[in-house]
Amino acid sequence: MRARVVEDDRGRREARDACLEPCPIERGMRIIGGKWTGSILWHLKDGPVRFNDLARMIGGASKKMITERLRQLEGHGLVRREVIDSAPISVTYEITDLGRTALGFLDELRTWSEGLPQG
Amino acid sequence: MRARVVEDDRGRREARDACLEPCPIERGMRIIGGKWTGSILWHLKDGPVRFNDLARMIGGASKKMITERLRQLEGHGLVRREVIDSAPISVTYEITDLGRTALGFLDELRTWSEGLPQG
DNA sequence: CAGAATCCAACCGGATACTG
DNA sequence: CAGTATCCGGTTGGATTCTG
Repeated sequence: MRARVVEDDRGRREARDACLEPCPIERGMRIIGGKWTGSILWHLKDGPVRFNDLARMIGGASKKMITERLRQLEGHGLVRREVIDSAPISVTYEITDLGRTALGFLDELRTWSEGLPQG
Repeated sequence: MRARVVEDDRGRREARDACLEPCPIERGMRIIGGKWTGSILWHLKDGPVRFNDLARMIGGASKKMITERLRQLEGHGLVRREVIDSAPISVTYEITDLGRTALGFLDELRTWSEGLPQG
């Protein structure tokens, strides 16, 4: 199993493979519609955020989930990971220019959702 | 189990319960981000469609899924179900005015997805 | 601090067969 | 035609523990 996956890409490869849907709406949803994915991207819009800060902002999601979703977003080039080798270590996540192109949609979704009958 | 659910609402009640996320983005995603949900809504934009026609349009989704998602959309008031009691029976699904309010960002998502590096 | 590793119950969703 | 019913393997995601 996992034949010929030489480099450990920490989920980046699978991130791509998961989005082979022919329908563009489905493809898009599989990229930014995952649990917590939209929220994560949204919370990065004002600048880089450290891992634990992000986890706190997304209250309700486990670190495991945050990590998985971040790897996936990285795999799609929507988020950049940066390691500052201080002590203690610091890792920040920053939205890329490509990632920013999704914020319009997310904002519309947010507005729509807030305007729904049941709040 | 299922205490006090007297009327059989065919999944409509659960549809609502599933969307109690405090974050509006997550809530929105749980409503239209389900597998096939966006596609279904999208294919209803030009008028009522019969069940089997819809199933054909969404090639790849099973009838079971189409049904489940339609019930969910109905529960959120985004789709209306209409039975024409002919022989053989005919059932059409039509997008509601509320449902139409989602077409804007679904179109944005479509455009966004199509413009991505990997197509 | 920023994860990785492991466990496991719950849910998801496809395949198939059946029905009014 | 428009579903429902059942089975069931695979995935999801929370909880917990461990690590450089």
